Amino acid sequence: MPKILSPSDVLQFRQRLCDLALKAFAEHGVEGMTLRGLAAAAGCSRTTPYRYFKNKADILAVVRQNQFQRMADEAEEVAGNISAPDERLIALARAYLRFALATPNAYRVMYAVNQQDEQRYPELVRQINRAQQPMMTAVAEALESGLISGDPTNTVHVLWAGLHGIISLHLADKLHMGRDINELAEVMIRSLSRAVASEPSPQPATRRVLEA
Amino acid sequence: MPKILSPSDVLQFRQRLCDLALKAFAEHGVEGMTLRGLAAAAGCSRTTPYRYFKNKADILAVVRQNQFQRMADEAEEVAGNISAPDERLIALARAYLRFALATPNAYRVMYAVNQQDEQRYPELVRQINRAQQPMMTAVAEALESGLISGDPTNTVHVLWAGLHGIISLHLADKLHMGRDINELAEVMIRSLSRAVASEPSPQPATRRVLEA
DNA sequence: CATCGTCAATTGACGATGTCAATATACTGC
DNA sequence: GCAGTATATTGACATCGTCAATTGACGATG
Repeated sequence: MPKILSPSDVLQFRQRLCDLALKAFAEHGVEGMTLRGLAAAAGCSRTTPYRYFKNKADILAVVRQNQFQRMADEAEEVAGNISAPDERLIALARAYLRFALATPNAYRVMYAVNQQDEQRYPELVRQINRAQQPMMTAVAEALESGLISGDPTNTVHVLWAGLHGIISLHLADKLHMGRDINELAEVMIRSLSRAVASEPSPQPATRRVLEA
Repeated sequence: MPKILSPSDVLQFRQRLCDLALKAFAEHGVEGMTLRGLAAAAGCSRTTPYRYFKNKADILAVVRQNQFQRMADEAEEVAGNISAPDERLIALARAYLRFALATPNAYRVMYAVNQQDEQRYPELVRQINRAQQPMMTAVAEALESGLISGDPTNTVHVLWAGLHGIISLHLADKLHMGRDINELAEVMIRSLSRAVASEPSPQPATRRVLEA
């Protein structure tokens, strides 16, 4: 019980609590992530966390922020290694999938938890945007190069939504078991990639078999 | 306070509680849907609902079951009016979107709530499966007619996941505002429809611009 | 008509939780 | 050594889900 906490001590304790929070979330879900439980796991008293976090929502926000930061780091790394925007876009999509499958509880806490007013946590918002930026940039550059067509924001949204749909249904066990999630995701990625690709100009409406 | 409740009285009270539960969920989220609050809104005492439901999870399960049932009803109605399986599939996708946008809180309680052991509620499971059946049937028939190619279950999963991704991100306010959700969904539906459509045989790998 | 049994509803109570106020503790600077 | 302050703990309160005990009302039976 030192008197004045060094900034590194504060960060360390915050980090420890966040780690415990993510673990509790992974093991017992959101409602199992209890402040008193975290304190017990950390070996401190019930209200000690209140000196390091404003309240429970604050802890949750920081936990989510950390995971978005990790995702953004990975995305930026992947993006940095590939110059061709179309290839980069595919690689980013695969990295997104890899992140979700490698750390499913991270993905769950990022997207399956409904944080009511996450706008009140600017750093969380910043990491969320940062995680999306590489895809956005890749689409914009692919658009400039004429590799894809259409509105870039819509393109990112559709691609992202397709991935998110597969992942979230899979993580919630809504998909019939025995299915290869990677195969499903590949179908999704290929389908959407082809769809946003700019047409090679000729060949009008041939294969419109299913167009209603 | 009658002595013996008629079965219709029981059903009526259960229905009333479910309606209040959905309204509470819509207004204050999952954590705002409190048993005591429901009882107060229903004008009874705190523990009276326990005579009609086993516990809170039971109420939630019935609420979700009712919404899945409603969705299944709509899907079956749509499916019953269209004989061509490819057109029917598109119509079912649009009906799915319409359901989610018309009653967003119903969709949220159906999919955004993580019911830990929903397998323990057989009627809920039954309605969930029923809601998926029309799409599954349409895909199977389209496959028989040679209108689409590939594994039918995978096809349904990808289509469904694409829709669910768009919808859930939209309902969680994750998409940039000012975007037309219907336009996004149409892009998704068209892209995936085209992707699962069986190739018109000629024309090999032309437009594979984005294939990594 | 009185009584009793049973079903329905209420009240009481307990443990758990998030959170604030008050208290105790221990270190730092003089 | 002392005082002040930063830190940690304890106490307390409201709310929640849930069970046990109690009350209340109605129908059947004698």
